Amino acid sequence: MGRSPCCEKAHTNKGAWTKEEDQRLIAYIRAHGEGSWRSLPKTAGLLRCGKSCRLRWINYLRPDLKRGNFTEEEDDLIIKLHEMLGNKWSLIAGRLPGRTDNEIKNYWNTHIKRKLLSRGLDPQTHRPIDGAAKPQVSILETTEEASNSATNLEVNLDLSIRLPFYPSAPAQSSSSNEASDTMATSASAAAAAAAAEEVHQPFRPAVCLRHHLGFHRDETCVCQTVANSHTIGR
DNA sequence: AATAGAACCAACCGCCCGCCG
DNA sequence: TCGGCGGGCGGTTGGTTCTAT
Repeated sequence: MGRSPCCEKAHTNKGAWTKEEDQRLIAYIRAHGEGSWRSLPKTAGLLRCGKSCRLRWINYLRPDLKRGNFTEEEDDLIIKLHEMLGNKWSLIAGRLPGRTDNEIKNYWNTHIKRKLLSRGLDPQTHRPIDGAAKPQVSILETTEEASNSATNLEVNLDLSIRLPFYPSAPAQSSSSNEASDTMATSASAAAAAAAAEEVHQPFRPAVCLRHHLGFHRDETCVCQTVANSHTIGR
């Protein structure tokens, strides 16, 4: 017996979402909240796959999304987190308020990958492509801006480690851009405040950083054997 | 102004995992 | 304990926009 399909493909729309579909989805989630994605399309009167609705909401319609270009600081944070976590886009997104895993993944593939390559670094390993000449050297230690923004890096790392996840599904809903801006701003402000408050206390990893970040799903962690690769090399 | 190639990004696909009966 | 289901994730695709010639 095979897996049942997530929806009746013959009766679902595909491709770009229309304004009307967006409105229906927003209205439904406002009224009923998130969840039950499989049954959502039917009850919301949408001819879409439940997964598609979820994706549309998470990646585009959520009120707390921060649209627009990534900042240099976000760039650095993404690079650093990727160095630690690998292609765990949802985990990385959890540390960047207002950004989605899909957005970060796309940004990585289109911008950062090229940025690293142009600096002679392997985007997967973050090490020099020409071999083991400079082992353990991360992108941030090789760049000009890194030396200029050491403090920012400290702050960013601190944020990534100390701050809680920004959940992908905020409980409150809001439709206006103003409101989303406010949310994003307040999240950033909170982050900055937390960082400012703690920046004088350098992070000392007590446990495997990946564990700390929730990378490991189970209790049996292999970090004992590769501990150094999980910690910030400073 | 037209066209080709590159870049970008929204959306889809299929697999995996945790929960629950 | 097992199997099905729902949700989540990462990889990939394909349409659209931008840029160079």
